[in-house]
Amino acid sequence: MQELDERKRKILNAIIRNYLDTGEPVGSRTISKYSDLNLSSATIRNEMSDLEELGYILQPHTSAGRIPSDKGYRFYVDNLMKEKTQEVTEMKEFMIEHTERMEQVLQQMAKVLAENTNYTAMITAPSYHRNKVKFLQLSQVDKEQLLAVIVTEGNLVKNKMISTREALDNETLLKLNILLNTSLNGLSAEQINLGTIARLKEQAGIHSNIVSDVLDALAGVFQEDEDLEVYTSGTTNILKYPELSDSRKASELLNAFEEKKQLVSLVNETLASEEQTGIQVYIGDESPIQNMKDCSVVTATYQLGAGMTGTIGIIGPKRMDYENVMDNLKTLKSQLDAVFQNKKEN
Amino acid sequence: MQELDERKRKILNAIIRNYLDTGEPVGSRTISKYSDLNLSSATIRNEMSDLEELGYILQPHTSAGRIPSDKGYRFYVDNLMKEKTQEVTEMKEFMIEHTERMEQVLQQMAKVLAENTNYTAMITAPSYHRNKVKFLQLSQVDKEQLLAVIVTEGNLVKNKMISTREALDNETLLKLNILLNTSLNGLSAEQINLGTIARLKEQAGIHSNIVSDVLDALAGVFQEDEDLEVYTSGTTNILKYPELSDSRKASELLNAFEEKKQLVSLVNETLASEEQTGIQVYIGDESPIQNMKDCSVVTATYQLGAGMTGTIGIIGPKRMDYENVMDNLKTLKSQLDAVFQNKKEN
DNA sequence: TGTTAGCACTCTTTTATGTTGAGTGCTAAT
DNA sequence: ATTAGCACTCAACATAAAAGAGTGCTAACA
Repeated sequence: MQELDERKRKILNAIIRNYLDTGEPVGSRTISKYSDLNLSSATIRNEMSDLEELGYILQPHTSAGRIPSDKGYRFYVDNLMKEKTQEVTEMKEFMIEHTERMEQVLQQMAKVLAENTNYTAMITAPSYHRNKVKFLQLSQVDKEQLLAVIVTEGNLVKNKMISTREALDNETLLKLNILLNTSLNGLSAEQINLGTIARLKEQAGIHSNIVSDVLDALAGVFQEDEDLEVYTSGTTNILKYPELSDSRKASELLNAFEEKKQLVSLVNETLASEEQTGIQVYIGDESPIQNMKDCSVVTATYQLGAGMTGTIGIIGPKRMDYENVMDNLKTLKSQLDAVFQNKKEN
Repeated sequence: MQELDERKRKILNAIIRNYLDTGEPVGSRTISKYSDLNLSSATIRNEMSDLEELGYILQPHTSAGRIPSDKGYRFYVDNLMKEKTQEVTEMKEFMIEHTERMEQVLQQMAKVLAENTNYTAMITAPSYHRNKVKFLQLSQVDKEQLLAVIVTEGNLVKNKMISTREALDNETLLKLNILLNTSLNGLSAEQINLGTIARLKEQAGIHSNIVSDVLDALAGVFQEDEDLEVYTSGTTNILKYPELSDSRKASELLNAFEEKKQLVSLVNETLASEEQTGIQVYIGDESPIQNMKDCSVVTATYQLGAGMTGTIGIIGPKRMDYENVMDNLKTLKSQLDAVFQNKKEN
């Protein structure tokens, strides 16, 4: 026994699809005319009345059509929507080939996504949590300055200047480099614990303060990117949807996009609740970000082996084209996986 | 002999100041009441009529007050506005102290600027044009991958992965490093010409292809940052000004901010026309960016010794508070100079 | 019993119609 | 040269009326 019989489902489906298109409340007559089940508007009205009572749709005011409620959207996404026949929205390959730096790849991805969907796209760089150190090097750049370069397994490069009281001679530098590499190579942020650190410092002897600095830098590197490497694109697309484009709402949303920090909670939320398909849909109040309660947010995570994950998200009006968005996200997800696995890049 | 006598100037000044405040067309009666010259509204009307004929002000429609024309604003900025008594809008020092990476400093600067002015702020990283190579290092990261690290005089670090067909032995690497450093050290992008390159390649012998790659990387580094390291903040501030916040205009503007490429033309324009004060004001159509013809743009350049310059800009409505903006820009400019000169940072 | 036609009713949207008020330009008086 | 006074204009606001879309309900029908 189900809450909704076949006919109610069909009608709900028709209502939502129509509303996704137009953004206008949809009336009984419209459904009566533009659906395969041949029913008069009166009958539809009765059914709609039921659907409203059950909470799937609602009336903005008496004598207007109905619009889907959050519950309605949810039902649509979970049960009604058909999987789109993945007609590979071929992401332009060349774009990936021709760009070299990861930031640019991600930025481009976001752009393509935003253009394809007409919503706002966000994408985070893979976070380093469990990423491992692969190469580490200290160089004397200046009398009083060392440069620490850190390369991780994903071929992500980070560097950091370290000020020292005095110059180190070549030999010491070499020793330090060997020490650091042998000790830290293959370790992830989590694996570098107090024990490791104590041992390192001991071995470094009088240069333990430099080791400290390097470790700080290392921590900073791991930290930093966890924070706010978020790329957005198509932020202005929200202005295309009247229900979001009034000054107040638009301003709040755009602000959230600019202050990328806020988006982090979205990422965390997404990572927390692992899902089989890897795609999640937040409708209205379900969204982890308060400002987005009038929106829907669809997120996916991509994997870059070894526990490095990134998040992709689309933010748009509740009446977004869920099928298209999820489809896009799915193909992008797989493509991202591919890119990062096949291509050694910086 | 001047086009405007003292009284007309005073009236024009009053009109503009009032309009900057309110954003509403200002009528003769208002001026008559709120100005020190004791004249009746009728007299003011006559003068205003003259001012209109001369093109300094205009009427949005018959029987509305007057608003400044672009010419009016220009006159105001050039002649009427008094320099604000630089009451050092002390940029919070700690912010500079606590952030370490240049990007963050710049981003923060932009934010402060946007918050201080309530307009949109943009700021570019110093461009490397004539910046010099200070340190250069190749390291073997992987069997088939070299990492090139480049440090410039401004202590800006860049790195680039280079794929090789096969691993190099330590000795060769050392030789290459020495070669590269001795040949390129102290040179700027412009100074690395074909002669240098030819000589380098010759000396590199069978490894000339690696040298090629390094040089490409180097060029890429110089190139890249010339392109689009632009930080913006407060983009949503434009929504606060009704004359800019209608959907069409807002959308265009916000887009321009997102597609930072467009902003580059602004930078170039600014750099091209050197000015004594270093502060430039573009009013309406004067702006190098088409989308901003309903805005005013104020820019400044800051210097980081050795021919490295960056640009700061404020974008707002034509009726922006020019005094405040220019003041802010001036102090920031000097502070930026200071930061980059006193502090060795990455 | 499920479906449908018909109708009264509701409420937004649109259009038309005043009304107000700020502001101007012009003329005549000071 | 300045000002008071007055007729005129036009956006902005406020109703008021009309139109239209949609509903709920009732009664008729298969």
